Amino acid sequence: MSIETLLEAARFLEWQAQQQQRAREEQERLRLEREREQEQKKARLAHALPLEEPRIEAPPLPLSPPAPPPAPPPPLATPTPLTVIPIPVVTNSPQPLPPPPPLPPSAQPLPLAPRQPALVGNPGLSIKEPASLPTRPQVPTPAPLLPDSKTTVGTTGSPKPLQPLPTPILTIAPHPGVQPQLAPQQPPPPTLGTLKLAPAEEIKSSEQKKRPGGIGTREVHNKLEKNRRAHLKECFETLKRNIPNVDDKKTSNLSVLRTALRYIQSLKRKEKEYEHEMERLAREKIATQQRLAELKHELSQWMDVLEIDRVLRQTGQPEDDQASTSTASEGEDNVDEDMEEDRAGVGPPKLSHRPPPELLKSALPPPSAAPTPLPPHPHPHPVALSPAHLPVQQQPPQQKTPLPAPPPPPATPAQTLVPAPAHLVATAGGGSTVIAHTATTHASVIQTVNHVLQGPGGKHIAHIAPSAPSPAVQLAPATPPIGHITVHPATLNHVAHLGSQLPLYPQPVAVSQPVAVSHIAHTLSHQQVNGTAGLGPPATVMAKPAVGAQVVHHPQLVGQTVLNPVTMVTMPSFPVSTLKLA
DNA sequence: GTGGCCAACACAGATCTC
DNA sequence: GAGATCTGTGTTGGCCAC
Repeated sequence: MSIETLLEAARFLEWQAQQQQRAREEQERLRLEREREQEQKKARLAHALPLEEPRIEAPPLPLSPPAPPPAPPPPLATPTPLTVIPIPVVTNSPQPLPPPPPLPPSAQPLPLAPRQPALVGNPGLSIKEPASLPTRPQVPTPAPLLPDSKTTVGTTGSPKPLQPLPTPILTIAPHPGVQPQLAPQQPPPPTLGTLKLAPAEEIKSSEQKKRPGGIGTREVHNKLEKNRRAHLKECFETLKRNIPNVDDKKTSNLSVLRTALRYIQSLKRKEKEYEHEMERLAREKIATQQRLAELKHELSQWMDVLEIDRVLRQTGQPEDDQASTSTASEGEDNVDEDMEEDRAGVGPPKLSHRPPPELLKSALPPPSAAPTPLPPHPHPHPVALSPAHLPVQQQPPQQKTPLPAPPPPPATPAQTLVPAPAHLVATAGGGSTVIAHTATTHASVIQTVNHVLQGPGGKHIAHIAPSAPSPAVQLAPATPPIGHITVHPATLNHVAHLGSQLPLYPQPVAVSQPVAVSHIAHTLSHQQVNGTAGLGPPATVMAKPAVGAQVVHHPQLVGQTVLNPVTMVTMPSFPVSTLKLA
């Protein structure tokens, strides 16, 4: 027994080796066949041959098993179709191959694996095969097939002891059974082919129905699709290049799209911001232009005054030089002093010019209160004589009406000398004339003015035309502080000369210094009334320096052209702000 | 009929996670 | 290092407009 068994074992091993060798040979041959078939397929595709060929390839694989009974691998090679057929064959393949053959299986599967990939490798077929209903599901069976082959082998040379192994393999026998049939010879391939042909033909026909163009059309279609994808890719790259801060290769198409979206949104936001900024700047520009226009307007007005001043200067008289500058002080004290000086016949003439309407309103004393002295202004504050104050054209002509009557003193002393809160002091001569607004409401001033008005013509011009006499005069204490307005005599002269044409202080002016003021008022009123403004030379009006006028000389201001009246008006050193025009 | 577009599927390579 | 996941690429089939 032992010897026999040993012999049998030896024979079995020998046989097994032979089987393995055969299996390898078979595999090799199958591989070659597949390659050859693939080449043929390619050639057929090139000629736009039907797809049947490739399908048929599968069957040919089984053909490889020309080897002896043990050749189980071949059946394995034929995965799908064979599975169906094997069943009947199973009975026929009682090969006593022992289980040991498993070794070949390891080798067998290898060929199978490469096979499928190879098939898949074919562009069109790979995908279509799966489509073929029966084939796919059975593909997994190959694994069992391997054992089958073993079983067959075992059967052939199967010693008794090995039988047990075959039994389990028998269950899978079907494939081996197929092999015999296939193995028989090349004829089997045709049979297999025919077997397979049925489904293949169906598929083929369906494909042909679906695509009249056949493989050629598909290739074209593939090419077009490829081009489309290439174009799409190029577009993505272009988009990527146009997006800042994007890595060249680390970003996927999806991220590129997201980044592009964010970038576009940010650009939109910036655009809106810039639009708002532009609108704001435009508004600022308009406002600035308007402001510039206003300033130009004011400047033009001042230039007119300066021009007048210049003209008047040329016509100015030297004798007035002594009183180049006059200062009008504010407050009762000053007024009193002025009055005293006036009475004493000392001091330059002092003209009071009516302040802007707002000041006048609050300062207008009632006629009856004229005689009452005004309390000193505790806190005189500078008067801002901006052009807004000067152009009083709005003052109704009624203001001028009182002028015509160089008010007979007694008649309406209070009215004429309405204690305007401002003094207009005009000083003749090469110097400048000071027009000061004061809150003077002192009766003495009024009287003085009246007196002067009746007196000899002064050399200073003053427009003394108390607006509407009002009880406000008595409220003088509440009148706003007054400042000095320095005006070149020529200016006043010219003012008188121009008469109503000049917007400069057309309104009534209260004069604290009777001499000059009276002359001014007289002159202005006279000319305005006569309508001779601008006609005759003011020389007559400015014949002599006024007597009793308080003159405050501002050497530093004499002969200077001050373009910014506001600056001049806000002089803190004086109780009354001073404005020098010349 | 042809071309363009889209969706589905499969595969390979790179990257991430455990 | 293996597996999972992501991403890019290729193929195929279907639909639609011209």
